[in-house]
Amino acid sequence: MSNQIPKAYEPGKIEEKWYNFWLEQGYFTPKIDPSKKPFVVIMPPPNVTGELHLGHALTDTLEDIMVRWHRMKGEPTLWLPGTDHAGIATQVVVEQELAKQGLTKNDIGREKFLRIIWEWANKSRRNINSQHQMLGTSCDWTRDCFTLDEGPSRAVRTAFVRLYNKGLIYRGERIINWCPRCQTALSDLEVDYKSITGHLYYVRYPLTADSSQLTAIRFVTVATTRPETLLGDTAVAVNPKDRRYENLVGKDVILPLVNKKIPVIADDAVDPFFGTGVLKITPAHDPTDFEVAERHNLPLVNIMNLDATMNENAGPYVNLERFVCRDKVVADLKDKGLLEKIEPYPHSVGHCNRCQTMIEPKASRQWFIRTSPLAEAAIKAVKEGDITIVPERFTKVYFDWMENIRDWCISRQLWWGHRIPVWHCQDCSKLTASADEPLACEHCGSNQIVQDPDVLDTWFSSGLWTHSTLGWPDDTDDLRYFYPTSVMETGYDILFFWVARMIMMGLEDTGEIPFHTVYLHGLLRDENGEKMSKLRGNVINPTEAISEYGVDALRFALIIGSSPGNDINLGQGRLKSSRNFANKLWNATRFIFQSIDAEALKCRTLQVDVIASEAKQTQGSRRVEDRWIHSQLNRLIINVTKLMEDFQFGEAEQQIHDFIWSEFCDWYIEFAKIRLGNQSPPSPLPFLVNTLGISLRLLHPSMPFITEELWQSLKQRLPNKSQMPASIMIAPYPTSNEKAIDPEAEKAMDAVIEIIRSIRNARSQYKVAPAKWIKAQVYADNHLPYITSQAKAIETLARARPLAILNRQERKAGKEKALILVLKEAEVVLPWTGMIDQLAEKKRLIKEKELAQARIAQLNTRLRDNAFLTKAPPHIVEKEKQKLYLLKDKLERLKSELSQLD
RNA sequence: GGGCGGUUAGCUCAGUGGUUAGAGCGCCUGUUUUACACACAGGAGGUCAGAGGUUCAAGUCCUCUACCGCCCA
Repeated sequence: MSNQIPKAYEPGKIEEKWYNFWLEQGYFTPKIDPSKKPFVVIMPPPNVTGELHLGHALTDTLEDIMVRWHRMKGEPTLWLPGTDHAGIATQVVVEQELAKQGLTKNDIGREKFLRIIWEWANKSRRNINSQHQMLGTSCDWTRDCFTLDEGPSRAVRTAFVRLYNKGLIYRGERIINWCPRCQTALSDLEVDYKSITGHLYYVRYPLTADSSQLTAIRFVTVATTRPETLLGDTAVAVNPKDRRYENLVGKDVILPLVNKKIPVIADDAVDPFFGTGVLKITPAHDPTDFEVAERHNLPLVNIMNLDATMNENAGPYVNLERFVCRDKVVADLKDKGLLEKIEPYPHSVGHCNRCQTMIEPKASRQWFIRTSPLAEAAIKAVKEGDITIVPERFTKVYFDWMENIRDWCISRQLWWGHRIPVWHCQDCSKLTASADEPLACEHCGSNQIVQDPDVLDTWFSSGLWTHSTLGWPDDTDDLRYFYPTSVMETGYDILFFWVARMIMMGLEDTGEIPFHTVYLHGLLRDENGEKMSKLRGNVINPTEAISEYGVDALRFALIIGSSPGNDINLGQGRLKSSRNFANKLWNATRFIFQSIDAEALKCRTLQVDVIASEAKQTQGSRRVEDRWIHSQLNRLIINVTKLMEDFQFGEAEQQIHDFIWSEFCDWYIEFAKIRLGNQSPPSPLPFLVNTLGISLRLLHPSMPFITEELWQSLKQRLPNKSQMPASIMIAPYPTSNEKAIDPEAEKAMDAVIEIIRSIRNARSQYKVAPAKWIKAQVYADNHLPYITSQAKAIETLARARPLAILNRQERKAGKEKALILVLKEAEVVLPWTGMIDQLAEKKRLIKEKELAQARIAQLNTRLRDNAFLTKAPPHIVEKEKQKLYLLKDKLERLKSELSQLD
C-alpha cells in the first residue's frame, strides 16, 4: 500500500518539517485574552559565547513540556526566548579568538573590539536560536530578546537611576575581587574557592628599639600565607584577650625589608589560635584587614598594579610578578634571618570563575548595590508564600543567602556590556545619573561631562529579565497581561546568581513578584554520575545526540525517571532506550494503521472519536478487555495530570512509557490482534485508535515530533478528520473520565493475564518447544464468564490447545498426571503425561501452601489487632480483609489439590 | 566551621507513611509468532548504609553514626 509508513522510526526526516509547520501556523505566539489567565515562562537566556550544551537541552525540554502542556490545556501561553551578552564570558572568548592572531583588545582599541564582539554575538545568537529550534522549543520568536537590545538596555539604565536616586546604589572604596587576567572587579559570587596546599610563612617583625626596651622582647613572629603582601602592611594585630601579647599592644615594630615603623594593635578579628596569634595587617589587599584598618584608622598601602605585578610602593620589588615577588621576599627574609620557618598549609584560594586565574583581593573604588533593603522584600515574598520554590529544600538555601547578603559590586572594567549611566563632571566633579544621555552636569550645568567608562555586571541586566523583556519601564500590554510570570525554571546552580536577584529586582522595579514558582532542576552528569567535561571526554553534544537518536529520544532521555532538583545521569544507554521507546510507539501505531487500512479496504467506516476520553462503541457492547484498557488509560490520565501539576515530569513520563509499552502494546494490542483476525464484532479498532490518540496527546509535550507525525498520519485515516485540530500541539490535553475506572474489568483481566503468564511460565520451566500446542484446563468461579470470553486469547497467547474453561464444580479428581497451577482466581491444569516430576511438583505446591499459611497468619495477627482496627483508615482495613479472603480461598484450593495427589 | 543532599538489584536511578519495593541498562534461557530483534517470551538478582526511636503500620518521619557529593564561610 502506498501510504504505508516506514518499518522503523526515522526521526531526522520529520523534525524540521513539523517545526516549520508550527512556526508558519503561528502556534507559538499567544493571543492576549483578558478573560483567561496566561501561563508564562521567561527562558533563561543562554550566553552568546557559542553554542548550546546538554544543560540548555534540559532547560529547553523541561520548559517546553510545561509550555506545551499548558497550551494544550487552552491557556494563552507565552514562552519568551532570549540571549545574554554575558560580559566577561563573551569578552574572554573573543579575546581568545584575537589571541590566535597574536592580538590583544588593547591593540585594536575599544571601538573595533566592540565591532568584532558584536559580530561574534550576532552569529552566536543565530546559532543558538537554530539549536533551540532543533530541540523543538515552542517559544515565541516574535518576542525574542537580547540583553543589549534597546528595550532591555533602557530598562537597565532606568533601574540603575532609580536605585541611585533612592541611595541604594553607591560608589565607594572597598575590598573587591580583582581578576588580574580579565582586569576587572568581580562580585563575590563570581569567585570559585579551590583548596590549595600552600605554605604558612613565619616572619619575624623586630620591635623598634624603644618598644624592645619597654618589653624586653626583640621581635614578634607573624604567620602568613602571602609574605609578599607584607610590603603593604600598616600594622600587626593581636587579639585583645590574648595574655601572651598584652604588653605588646601600643608598641611599634619594624616592617621587614621596608624598614618602616608600624604599630601593634589589638582587634577582636584576630584568631589567637591561628599561627602565632599575631596577624599582619595589609588593609589594601585583604578583606578582614581592610575592616581592621577602618576600625583603627590605619592607612592603606596599595602595592600592586592591575595586572598583579608590584607597583612603586613595593620599593625594590617594583614590576615583579606577584609570585616571583613572593620568592624574592622569602629569599630576602631568609638572608636577613627574619624567616623563622615554613610549614605546608592547606587553604582555599579564590579563582576567577571565567578564566580560573587566582583572584587578587584589592581595595578599589567601585559601584555597589546596597542589597539588604532589597533582600528584605525578597525574603518576605517567599516566606509569605507569594513565591514557591520547587523542590522545597532550596527555600532554606535561599533564606540563608538572603539573610546574610552582602553588598553587590556591580561595576566591571570591561568593554562589553551596559555602560554605567553616570556622568562625571570635569568642573565640579559631581555625578549625574541619567537614563538618557544628559547634555550637562545636573549640579553645575557644565557640559564638560564624561560617562563612567565601566560597564555593569551582566547579572544586573539578567536580574531585570522577567520585566525588561515584557516592555518595562513602559506600561505595555505585554507587561500588564503577562507579568508576574508563572514559572521560573532553571538549574539550582544559579539560584543566587540569577533567581534571587530577579526576585529582588522584580519586586523593586515593579512592586510585584516576578514569578509565582521557581522550579530548579539538577545538573547533568554522565552515566556514571561524573561531571561532564571536555577534559574527561565524557561530554554529550546535543546536536550529535539528536542526529544519532532523534530529538524526541534526547528529550525523553533527559527527563524520564528524574526527580526535581536532583542531578541527572545521561549516557548512551538512556538515549538508546528512549529511542527504542519512540520506535515502539511508531510500530504500535504502524500496526493500528494497517488495521485501519484493512477496514477501509472493506469499505467499513470507523466510528471513533480520538478527542473524547472514551471511545464511542456503536456496534454491540464492549468487551471486558476494552473496558480494561479504558480503565487503565483513565487511571494513567489521572496520575499524569497530578504528576504534571506537581512538577514530577520524570515520573509522568515513566508512567506514560510503562502504559504504552506494557498495558497497551504487550497486552491490549495482542488481545486485539485475535479479534481483528477472526472478524467477530465488536471491533477493537475504535479502542485501539482512541487509546492511541490519547496516548499521543499525553506524550506530546515530551515528544513533540513523533507525536505530531503520528497524529497527522492518523488523522488522514479517520472519517472525521475535518473536525480534528490541525495539529496535536493545539489539541486538548486529555482529561480523565472517572466513570471509566472499572475495577471489575481490571480484576477479570488480571485473572486472564495471570492464567496466560502461568502457562507460559510452566512451558518455559519444562522446556516445551515454543511451537508446540499443549492441552490445558482452566477452572474458575468468580470471573468465569469473563475468562471464558478470553478463551481465544488464552489459547493463542499461551499456545494452549485444546483449552477447556470450566466451572470449578466440574472439576473431577483425575488420576491423569498433570501440572497444577493454583492462581489467585483460578486453577490451571496442564495434563502432561510422563513429563512431570510428580515429587517436585508436590513439593512446589506444599511450599506455596506454606507461604500462603504464613501470610494468612500475618494478616490474621494484623486483623485481630485492636489498635490496627481502630486506628488504621477503614479502606486499609478493608483492603487487608480482602487480601485475607483471597488468600484463604487460595489456601483451600491448594489443600484440595494436594489431597488429590495423595 | 555552618548548611544541604545522597547511600535502594551487578551499574544508573525512581519510589510524595499503608504492610509481597520498581524501571532502564547489564546478565542467563529460548524465539525470524505477518507492528517492532530499536523486538517478543521466560528467568536470576534487594536483611532499602548501620544503630536506636515515633507509629496500628517505616525504604518513606525523628535522633545518632559512618561514608560519598554539593553549597556557603
